[in-house]
Formats: sequence, structure tokens, C-alpha cells
Amino acid sequence: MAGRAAMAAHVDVAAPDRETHERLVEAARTLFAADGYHRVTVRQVCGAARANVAAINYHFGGKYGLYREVLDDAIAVMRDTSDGAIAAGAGGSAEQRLRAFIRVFLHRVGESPDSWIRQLMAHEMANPTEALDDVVREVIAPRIAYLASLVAEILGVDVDDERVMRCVVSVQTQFQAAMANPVARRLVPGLTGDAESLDRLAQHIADFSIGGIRAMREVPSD
Amino acid sequence: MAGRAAMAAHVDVAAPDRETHERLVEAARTLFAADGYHRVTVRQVCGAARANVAAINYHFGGKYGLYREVLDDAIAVMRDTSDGAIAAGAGGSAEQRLRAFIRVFLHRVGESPDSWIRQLMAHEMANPTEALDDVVREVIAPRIAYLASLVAEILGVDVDDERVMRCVVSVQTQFQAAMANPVARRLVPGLTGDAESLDRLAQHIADFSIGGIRAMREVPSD
DNA sequence: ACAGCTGTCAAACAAGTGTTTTATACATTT
DNA sequence: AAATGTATAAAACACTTGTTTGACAGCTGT
Repeated sequence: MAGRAAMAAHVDVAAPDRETHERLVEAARTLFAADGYHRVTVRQVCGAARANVAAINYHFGGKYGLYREVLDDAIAVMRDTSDGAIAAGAGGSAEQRLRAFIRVFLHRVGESPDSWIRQLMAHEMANPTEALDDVVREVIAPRIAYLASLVAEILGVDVDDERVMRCVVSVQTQFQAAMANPVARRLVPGLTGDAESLDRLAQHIADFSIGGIRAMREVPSD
Repeated sequence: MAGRAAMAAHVDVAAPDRETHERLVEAARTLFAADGYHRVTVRQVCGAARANVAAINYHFGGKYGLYREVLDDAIAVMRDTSDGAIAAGAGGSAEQRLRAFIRVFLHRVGESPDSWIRQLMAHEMANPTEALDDVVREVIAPRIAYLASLVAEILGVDVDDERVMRCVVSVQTQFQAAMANPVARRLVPGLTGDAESLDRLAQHIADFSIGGIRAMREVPSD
């Protein structure tokens, strides 16, 4: 570990060790996403990466260090996804921004190269490691805050109104479950991941959610 | 195992071994619900049940046999819950039946003595054992079918219309996530499990969902 | 009273787990 | 050329996992 820091100090060298390091991360991405942190063994990862068992401890200080590297990548991608989905609706009405958010979000998450992230997150939600707090703080909380501002504007009430957070949960769980929930995936036939079915799904969630939010206008605040 | 079958043959005896058997099941209920099947060790269970390590293999043939006994109990309770939630709305309109289903369902699931079930199911969904198929077949599929019939009636379309299943997923995931999803639980403050907050939650999900379903009437079928 | 179960127990088992050690080849620096 | 540090490799480590064993006590029924 101290060695890697020393290597990173002078820049020009083309990362002589970068190969197995990268191979390990790639193998870990796939395996952690498929089976979750606890059920993956270091021997599995090293076998898939054609590396020695000791390599993980050498490069990452241990199994958890490797997991954190994978998960930090995931956090970065998710933040990017949030930013893109927020930017997509800039300038429009709250309703338009919500529609844009859902559409762009689903497309970016549903596209194949990032599909490992939602699997990884599903496992992290179910049996959390110490890292879940970071995910909530850096990804979920800001996303929720943005959705809350949209819902509040559509409802025409303050963001502190308790109806707002209830609606946010109703919206958020829809496009979370539609992708990660294995049961839901079996129920909706056209959840294949291609652009067209993703568009239809986004359309549905947006229509359903906006209809639901509007219905809350006629409900007392408490 | 053969021994237990022989014991069960003649009835009168007041189950001499029933004590540790029951203690093991109770301890397993709590532990499996808290941490999921894979992360619980037989030594944990036996320790909590004040039984010997060999007891699980003696009484249940192994760790998985014990888990199945716990999970079969859960399935029975869940079927009961579905039946009760369906019966509650008998005679009313589709909309009234949906409201009744959500309200009764949330109350029965949210009440304390059965709270271990939703934790157990959350884990089973995330990293399924072979038992998930039984859960889907015996509990989830019938529940989905009932909800589909309600949604179809509210929408005024056939149950095969693809909007129906999408709406069912949107409804179902709401009251599933509101209880099992750890993130959602942190977002909605009044999710304490008492009757009043459960009522408010049921009210919200019903209002939101019916609003969402109605909004689908103005959306083309494809 | 005696054989035959049953339920319990401590101990050991084989198969895994993550991690550490020791050694060796390679590159870079002194 | 020698010394230093880096990356890989095989083997062993200490530990936990679920399961099995063999002995012992408490019954029951003939």
C-alpha cells in the first residue's frame, strides 16, 4: 500500500502494476454485483482475475478495501446519473422536470454497461456494510431532496408538508423497485432493458406518479 | 428425523421434545429475520436457544430444514394476511376493495408480533434461497392476481391490458417498500408502527395509487 | 429388569474463510 | 554492480462454517 502511494507520486510511468489491479477491480465488480459482499470469496475474485490469492491484500489491504474501490466507482457513476437526470429538465415546469428526471434516470441506469450498479445497490440495501451511510449521504439524500422540491412545487405546498415526503417515497420506490426487485421484473413482461421498453416504463411511472401527486391536493395535510 | 416421525404417530404424549424444538424455531425466527439465512450461524441459533450445536441437525436435518420450518410459518401467516385483506373489502366497489386491502394489509403486517416476517422476506428477496419460488407461488402471485382484478375494474379495461400490470407493480412496491426498505423507513418520520401512523400511511398509499390509476385512463394502451 | 428408543451433550470433523508469510523475479535507483 | 523497492506466487496460518460422531441419561413397552 505504501508502495502504491510512492508509485503514484511520479506521474509519467505507465502504471506497471495497473494490470492486475484493474483486473481485480473488474472481476470484483461483476462478482460483488451478482452475489453481494459477504457471499463473494477472495479466492473467487482472484480466480476470475487470474491473480494470486495474496494479490487482494497486497493491492487493497484486504477484501473490504477492494469492495470500497468498487463501491466508490458506483457512487461516482450514480452521482453522475443524478446530475444528468436533474440537468435534463432544466428550465421546465416542475412537472416537466419530474418527467425528464424519470426518463433520463431510467435510461442511464437501464443501459447495459452500468447494470452491475443496481445489483450492487440491491445487495447493499439488503445486507448493508459500513458503506451504506456513504451511499445514502452522497447519492440518495440529494436525489430525495431534489424530488421533494419538485413534488412540493407540483402540490403547491411547502417541502416540510408531510404529504411531500410520502409522495417522494411513492415515486422513488417505483423506479427503484421496477429495476432492482426480482419479483417486479418477472411481472412486467417488457422490462428487457432496450430503449423502447425503458421509455414506456418511464412514461408509466411519470403518468402514474403525477396522477398520484395531484390526487394529494384534495387530501388534508394531517 | 425418523425418530420424530415415530413420535408423531401416537398422539396423546405431550411432545416431550417439543421444548427445545420450539425454542430453536423461535430463536431462528428472530435471527433469520434480522440477518438473513446465510449470515446466521447454527451456533448463534443454538446459543440463543440454549441448545446443543447438534440439536439443529437432529431436529431439522440441517440448517436449511430449520429455515424452511421458519419460512413455512411465514408463508402461512402471509396467506392469512392476504385472505383477511381481501375479505375486508367484500361487497364494495373495486376502489373501496383496494382501499380496504391496503388498510387491512398494512395493519396486519405492521403489527408487532408479525414484524419478523417482513424482515425475513426482505432478505429472501435480496439473496434468495431455493424457497423463494414457493413464496412467489403461494403468496405473491395470488396477491398480484387480486390486485390486477381490482385495477382492471377501476380502469375499466381487461386484466390483460398492459397498463394493469404496470399499475399493480406501482401499487405493490409502494406498500412493500414503505415497510421493508430501510431507506424509505428513514425518510417517512411517522413510520413507527402504531395504529394511527399505519392508518395515515394506508390512506396515503390508497389516495396516491388511485390517483395514479385514474390518470392511466387517459394514456393509450400501447 | 431389560432391551430399545429418544433427546442431549462435548468433542471432533472436513471444508471453507480472510489473511500472512516466505521466496522469487523484475525494475529502478544508488 | 550492488541495493532497494515492487509485483507475483505457493504455502501455510488461524479461524469459522455446517455437520457428524460416540457416549450418556431418561424414558417406554414388553
